[in-house]
Formats: sequence, C-alpha cells, structure tokens
Amino acid sequence: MSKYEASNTDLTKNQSLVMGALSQADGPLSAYTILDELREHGFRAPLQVYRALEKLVEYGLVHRLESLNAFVACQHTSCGGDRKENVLFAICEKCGSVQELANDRLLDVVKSLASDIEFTLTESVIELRGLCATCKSN
Amino acid sequence: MSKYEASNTDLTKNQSLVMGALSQADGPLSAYTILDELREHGFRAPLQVYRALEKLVEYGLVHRLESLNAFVACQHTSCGGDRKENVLFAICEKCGSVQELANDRLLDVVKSLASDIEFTLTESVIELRGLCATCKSN
DNA sequence: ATATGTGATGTTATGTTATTACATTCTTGC
DNA sequence: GCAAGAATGTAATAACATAACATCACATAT
Repeated sequence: MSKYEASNTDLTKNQSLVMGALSQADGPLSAYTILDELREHGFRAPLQVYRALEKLVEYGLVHRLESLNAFVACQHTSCGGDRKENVLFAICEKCGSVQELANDRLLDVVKSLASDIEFTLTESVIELRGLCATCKSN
Repeated sequence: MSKYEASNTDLTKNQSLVMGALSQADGPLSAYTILDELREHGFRAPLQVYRALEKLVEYGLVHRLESLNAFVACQHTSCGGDRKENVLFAICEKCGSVQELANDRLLDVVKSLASDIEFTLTESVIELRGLCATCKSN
C-alpha cells in the first residue's frame, strides 16, 4: 500500500482526486494542468484545485515548487507539516524531472546562517536548477 | 558613488529607470509595481519592465525572488552573472524586508548534495522565510 | 428531529504575473 | 549612407491565483 493510499482515508473527494493526479504524474504539475485532468471528474474552476492543494501541502503530501509555479507529490514516506526547512529539490531544466532530497547538513547550515542574522526561520525554499544525471549524459 | 550609478553608464534608458526604481525601494518590487511607478516616465506596458529586468538580472544587478514573484536590487558590490549558486535571501514575512547573503559553506553543502545525485548545478534558488530580528523583537 | 456550527464545495468574477507577436526606432560598425 | 543587431513600443493574450458569496454535508448539542 502506497503512502498516498494510506493517507487517503482522511482526504476529501477533491483532495483525493488532486492527490491522485499528482501521484500518477511523473513530474510536477501546474494547478491548471491538474484542473484540465480533473474536468472529467467534475472539476470546473481553479479554486477547486487550489483549495485541495492548500490542504495537501499543509499535510505534507504535496510540495509547491516556487521556481516553477507547480506542485509535486512528496517523494518521501511523509514530510509531515512540521519540517518545511528540511527539504530541497533538484529540478532538471531539460527533462523537467524533480528529485526531492532531505539533508540534515544543509539544514544545519541554513539554521546557522539564519541565526547569524537573528532571523527566525519558519520555512526554507531551496530549489536547485540544472541537469539531472540522465540528461547530462545524453 | 553607488554601485548602481557606477554601472549606470552601460544601462539603457529603460534599464536605468527600472534599476532606479528598485534601488530606491526599501524592499522587493513586483514588475507591475515598477510599471506603475514608471508610468510618469513613459512606461506603458509590462514588457518594458520585464525586458529591462531580464537584462538587469543577467548583469547581476537585480535578483528575482521566486517565492514572491518580485525583484530586488542586489545588495552586494556586485553579483556578476556567474555566481548564481552562491546567493540566498532571508525574507521577513511580517515586514517584507529582504536580506541578501552570500555564503561559501552553504554553497559547499549544496554542491556536495548535487554531486551525490550526479546533478549538474547551474543555479540555486534559496529563500529563507521567517521573521527578521526587528520584527521578532516587536 | 431539529438547530446550529464547521468545513468542504460550487460558481462567477476578478486580480496578478508573464509572454507572444509584430511593428518601429535607435545604435554601431562599415 | 546603410546594413545588422539591439532596444523599444504596442496590443493582445496566456498563465497563475484569489475574492466574494452561495450552498451543501455532516457532526453534535439541545
């Protein structure tokens, strides 16, 4: 049973549909792409997607990629709602694939930097842009 | 003489106007805010702003903040066009202020992470969200 | 069983950010 | 002068996101 299915019980109908679309996708999707995919399931307005995404992000099941204005299903067991400083993404600018990484050393550095300037960290947006291994070698 | 004025010679009229707006601002500005500020100088369409911003970002005089869809004047002597992996921003969610930091330790970690997954890094987007020292204490 | 509160949903309209397409003007080197 | 390339002007449209308000579904207290 996948993480998505395990959490599914708690999701509303719209949330499940959006989660399903993101889980099946092989990369990030924009809200409007999700909307188009879900029209056959009765979706009609962007807000239906955005509202579901808001909750899914809150639950840690979905991440928003700021540099793409897109959303991607969490690739970890779960990110929970409380570790928004600990995750980063490597986004391939050729094939569009996204790898999600969690790294404590990075978190340490980020926290230390924040502390140097007395900045109280609530969330960190870390998105690496470049070429994935596959695209690099092709 | 400020960095902005020093570089000014090489900028076109529209680029100078946009750079001026960003330099005078005490924080990040959206492209449309810049447009409104420059209407009195003859600006009429978003593209005039976006085209100037594109060049200014290329020259390293301006940074784009992905999590705000906004732009901010570079706070360093200059960022050049070639160090797009080495800069990060601390964005206060209360007052909107932005601090620009350059940190080699962070860069090392990011490079090491990228290398772990054989990811070829071309740019890194690192934006810390939280409260600045001033807002924290008030 | 009814009332009421809360969260989710539906719908329309609108606001905000960014780009496409094409015409014109301004430089710069020859 | 004049050709090539950069910058600009303008209109239209695409893409992303939210406001405002009505309705529905369901839990639970009376």
